[in-house]
Amino acid sequence: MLDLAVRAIAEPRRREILRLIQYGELPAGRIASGFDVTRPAISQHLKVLAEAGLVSARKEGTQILYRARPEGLRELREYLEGFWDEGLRMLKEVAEADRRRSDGDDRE
Amino acid sequence: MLDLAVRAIAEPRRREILRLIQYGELPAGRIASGFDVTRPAISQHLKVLAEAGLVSARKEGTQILYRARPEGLRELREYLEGFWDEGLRMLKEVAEADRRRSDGDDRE
DNA sequence: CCCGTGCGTTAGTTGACGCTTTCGTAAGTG
DNA sequence: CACTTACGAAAGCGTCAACTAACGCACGGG
Repeated sequence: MLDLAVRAIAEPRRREILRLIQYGELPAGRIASGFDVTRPAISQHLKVLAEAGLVSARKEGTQILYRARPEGLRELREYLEGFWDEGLRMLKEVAEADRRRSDGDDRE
Repeated sequence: MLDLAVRAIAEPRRREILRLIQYGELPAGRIASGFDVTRPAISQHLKVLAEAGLVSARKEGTQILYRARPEGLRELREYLEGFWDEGLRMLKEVAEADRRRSDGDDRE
């Protein structure tokens, strides 16, 4: 899920879409009018963002209004912030693999 | 540059590599020993990370020691934090495009 | 000086991603 | 009910990115 979110914001267009609907709902057509790509393309991006939990959709008559999900964005940010603290565990794993490789040669 | 950084961390392997060398230098071979891919693959990932300004390299005899660049990570985080504040500008642009469209009404 | 080690680099392939075109569906209107 | 609007879904295409395999380069020991 977090992986989907990270990959979702890796695309510049999706970041712009996200900024576009952060402060208010917007129908897909109006979102697409801000870009030089076709509407289905925007629709696909919205789908990716929705699967990543970064946007929510609400049906209003004939159109569907999209909005950014602050919770999803917050989760993503918290993940990225706490992201660096797991390096120690990885270091241990590599040290173990290395010891296993050099076996009795290099003892510390 | 920031775009390169965002795209760099979009890949799970690169995130792991980054965590791996956050607290200490590590040669490419030892980094590769922690994964199930070949060394050249890790080398490419390291190149991508270096171009994004997220890692620094130091030559030590026959091997090259890599280390995460806290500054690059900080820049990335600041970008992601200030990232949401530009939505208002985008909203204005869309409103303008929308007004331009409804101006002459139904042409095209 | 020769040879092994440790890395980087270059082709070349495969899979994934973004985009467009076309088609299908649900809601509003006369 | 016929027609328009607004949207999503599927198929096809082009392109980029990640990986492997093979080669080339610098360092250090015999």
